[in-house]
Amino acid sequence: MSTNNNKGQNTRALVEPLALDSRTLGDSDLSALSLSHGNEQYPSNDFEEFANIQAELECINSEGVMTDERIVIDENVETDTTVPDVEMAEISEQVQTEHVYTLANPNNQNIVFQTKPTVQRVPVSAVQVKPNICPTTQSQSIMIVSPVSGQGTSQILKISHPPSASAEQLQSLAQTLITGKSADGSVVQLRTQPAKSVTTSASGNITINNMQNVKFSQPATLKRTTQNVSQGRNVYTKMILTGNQSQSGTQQVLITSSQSENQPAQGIKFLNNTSSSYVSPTKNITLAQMGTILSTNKQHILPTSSPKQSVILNKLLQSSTSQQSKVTIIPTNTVKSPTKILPAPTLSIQAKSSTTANQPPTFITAKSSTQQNPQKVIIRQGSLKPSNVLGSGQVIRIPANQNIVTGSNQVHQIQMSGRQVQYVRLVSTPSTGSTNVVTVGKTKASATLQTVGIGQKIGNQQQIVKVVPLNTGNQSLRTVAPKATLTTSGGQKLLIPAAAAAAAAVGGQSKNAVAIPASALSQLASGQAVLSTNPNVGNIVVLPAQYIQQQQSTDEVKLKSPTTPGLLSSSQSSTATLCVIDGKNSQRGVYSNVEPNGIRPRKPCNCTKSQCLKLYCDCFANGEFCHMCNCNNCSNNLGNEEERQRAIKSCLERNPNAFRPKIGKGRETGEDIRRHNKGCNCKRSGCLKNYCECYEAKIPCSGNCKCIGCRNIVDPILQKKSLKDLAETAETVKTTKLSLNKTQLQLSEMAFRPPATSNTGTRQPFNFLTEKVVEITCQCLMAQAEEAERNMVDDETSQRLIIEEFGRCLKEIIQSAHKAEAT
DNA sequence: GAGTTTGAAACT
DNA sequence: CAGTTTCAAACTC
Repeated sequence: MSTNNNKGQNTRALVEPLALDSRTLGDSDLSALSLSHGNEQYPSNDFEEFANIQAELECINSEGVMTDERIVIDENVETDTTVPDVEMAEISEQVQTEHVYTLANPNNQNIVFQTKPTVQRVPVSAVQVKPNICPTTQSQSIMIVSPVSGQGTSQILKISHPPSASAEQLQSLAQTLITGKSADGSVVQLRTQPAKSVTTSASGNITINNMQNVKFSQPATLKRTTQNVSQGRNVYTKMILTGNQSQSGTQQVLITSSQSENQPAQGIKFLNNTSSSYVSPTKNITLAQMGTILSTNKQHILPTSSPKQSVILNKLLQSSTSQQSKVTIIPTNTVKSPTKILPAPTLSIQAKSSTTANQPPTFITAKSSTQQNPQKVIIRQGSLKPSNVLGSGQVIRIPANQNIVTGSNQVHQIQMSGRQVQYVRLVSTPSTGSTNVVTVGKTKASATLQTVGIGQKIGNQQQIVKVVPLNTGNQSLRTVAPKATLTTSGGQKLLIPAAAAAAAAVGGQSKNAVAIPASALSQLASGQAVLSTNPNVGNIVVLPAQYIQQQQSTDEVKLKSPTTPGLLSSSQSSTATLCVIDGKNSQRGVYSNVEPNGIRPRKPCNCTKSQCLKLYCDCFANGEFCHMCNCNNCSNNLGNEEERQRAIKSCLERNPNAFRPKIGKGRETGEDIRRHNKGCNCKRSGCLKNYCECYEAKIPCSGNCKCIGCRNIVDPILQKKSLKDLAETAETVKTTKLSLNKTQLQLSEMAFRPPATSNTGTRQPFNFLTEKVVEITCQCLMAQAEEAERNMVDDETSQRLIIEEFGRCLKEIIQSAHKAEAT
């Protein structure tokens, strides 16, 4: 492998939602996206360097070398000046060539952006290429997810991962696919609306206008790609990546791209944030707002720079038939300087849009390069197929730690007419050793732009590229450890049950609301990307960025899974790393491996007869593609999409809630306890084996259950009564006969108490053998034994008395059962 | 690893 | 809606 930054077996990724409460943002609030926090802006001389960089890049571009060409830009950006608009030569959109640029780090890792033919090159100032820069702490990526419908609110997700993550690790992150389905059918997705410019605030926020103004001439020599061309549908991809620098704040990168026949341009924006807190001030953004941001059709990259940022750009030659897109990279400033918006230097990134009708929904694939070659990241946008939204909520699933390999990852979209559920899935294949991610080394002193590529291949074509800018700092790594249970060796996937998503969209008619379950986020953290497609909407691209993260937050819980290699680990192991973040706590990154909504590690299925197209198959039932399963004749894959969609439709016809999470929260008493929405029907297992879905989910049976002989119940009395109380009770029982009688009475009362949870009404005597009853029975026996001892009764008599007492207890239990049943 | 048990899903 | 069959996971040996 050309890139091995892997310190990384232990690296973990974190995902945390940010700023969840802001539902809507006015246009004036869009500045929040940029996260600029200062008045400092780039001086004009920075643009000179931009120009130099540009020239250098173009020089490279002119050479048309696929690999090994690098542009090194050393520049510090710390200025107080506003960002001037920079006009660059803009390549005619008529040009059908597609440009691929790669960003390479010292390790020859490259990032390739494939864009539409129309490319704007933005001078990249503040982007410095410094080889051998090693982040010491942690990186974060922020992803903005917006509803498919284009309405409702968007969510900002924050993904943390160690800066030291190798390219492969980053790749893994990038490649991860998240399929989101909200209860109301919202899809995790970013969508833009045409053309609304955003103005920058005086404080140095990035304005779309400025970004647009910055243009660069497109390199003369570009390689055309023969890959799929997406249809003319508008496709937008948004990503916000943030990186924390040790002292300065977070960096955010917003990558937006739109694709349409009429809107060839794609935009990537990198924004820099200098705030000290590692959590960038994110806000929820309404879709319209998102659209506003995205409408610029340009890509802006604003990598933040610590004292120095270095970016290495290698261009790749790729040709495309699609239109050119514009990419603007704006480096931002270091620790001290507040967010700065600068016209991107010469770094040009091209997005490629594919229009192949047969193409799956738009997705980004990373293109893996040979070991010797720099890693390449390609961003391609393809049009999404028009799809019907399926009804119930979003489901976000992230296959757990799958290594990213260019091979067989899949992005999938399920279209159901009349329903609002969309399923998008990426399945990453185990990495083969080739790295798809481009990383730029960074050091404390100098921040570098990191990019992460995701490689996915659909059919014979690779698609999807992700780019993540990074920066570094002295911050310590934040690591998220997968659950121990999740870290099985099988390379299993982590699932986010639809429930998780559904939980976010409780009440669910809000189709537009975008909710990403914390669990989903956590899975993202584990290195998965979310792609969603909608006929009318664009894709969501998640780019993990490395950054240094301060471990300031006391909230954070670090999780480590001993067995799982880091998410970012490059190796083939695909063990899942999961960090589940409870939405309630997630805002500041409370991490836990708790599964709030039934998230569980995925197991490979073993289906033999169902073709994995029935709910028998866990993969299918969870809305996932089979990946690394043991199934036979599997049709739960992209290759059988039509069949799969028919199966989904069939399931939904039978049960509209078929793909909804089975585990929800109890409503009756407002309790916050998970419960099985449908309930189990166990007859022979006593609901104490994993046959029982309730037991398997580690939740007690509830009134929804129709089980017989249920023993998976919760005794409220037992719960409420402290151990101390029980001990006292036991002591009392031991000492006096009166206590014995009292206990007996208590036992009787308990026995008569109606079943706490079961609604079957057919409780049998053994149903009353709750832990409490057993304990009290034991206390009775102990009391009897002690009484016999005090009375100096011989052993034989003592045993007889104890047995008699036991019989009395049993009789009482049986009587209680009968009485309860009678009532 | 093979065979059995179990209960959800599918089918009638 | 109830009964039966199918299916795959859980479990046992």
